[in-house]
Amino acid sequence: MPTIATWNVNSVKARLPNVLEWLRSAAPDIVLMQEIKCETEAFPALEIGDLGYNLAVLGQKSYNGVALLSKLPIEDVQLGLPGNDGDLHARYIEATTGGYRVGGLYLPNGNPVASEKYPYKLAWMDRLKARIRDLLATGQPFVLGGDYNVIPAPEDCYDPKAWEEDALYRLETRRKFRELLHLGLTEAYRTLHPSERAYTFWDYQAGAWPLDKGLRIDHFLLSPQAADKVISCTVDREPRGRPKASDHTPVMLTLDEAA
DNA sequence: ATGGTTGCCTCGCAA
Repeated sequence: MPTIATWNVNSVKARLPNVLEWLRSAAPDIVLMQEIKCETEAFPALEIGDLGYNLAVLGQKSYNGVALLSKLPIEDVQLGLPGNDGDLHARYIEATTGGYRVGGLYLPNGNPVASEKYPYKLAWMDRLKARIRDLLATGQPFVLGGDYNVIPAPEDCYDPKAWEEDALYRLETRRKFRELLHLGLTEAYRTLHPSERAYTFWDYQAGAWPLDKGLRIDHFLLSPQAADKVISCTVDREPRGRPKASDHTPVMLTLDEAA
């Protein structure tokens, strides 16, 4: 019965004490980590390995960077999202572990919308869609977790009106996100909790955390076979309230044993 | 209220 977590840590080096303490107390079997903000060789492999995790890391200097941690063996690691060899951002990692194909992603933010960053975001989502098609064709159960930088619906934002033209929420972004779901995937949190507010990100600025002005932008998308195995999906708000917190907090997914 | 914060490791950019 693996528990999988996704957490944008906003620098694994700056966050190391928080990350280690949380890994010890929450003890997820599998962790998808985003924005590690270091090169692969600089990832704190010894400290995290000491807690019983195997590792797969795709790092990058200063920005981005993703990692996959698992207490179970990790096999068939895929580094990077296929479809554009010229894309040097470290934003995607995928491997087989715990009976599932598991992908961890850091989808581009896309702001400002008028810059080249927004078309890059949309193109990245198209590449993700192509990857999902290929994964569905394999027939193996899979989970895609991460920082999607997408606010799926108004109830996932403290003030949707103020975010109407933002790359995280504008209609074109939400449509593209729904295209992914319409391939046959299930968004775990909202499916299990149809009418709850549960943010996963609060800006560092303007007292967003104490005022609970948050966004729900970290998600788990499940293949049909994985969706059939869902036991729970929850947001762990505790790490966001700690000193030296990341601006994101972890989302947890528990699945039954894969068939 | 056109503000405000954090991380990187530069002296601005990304979020």
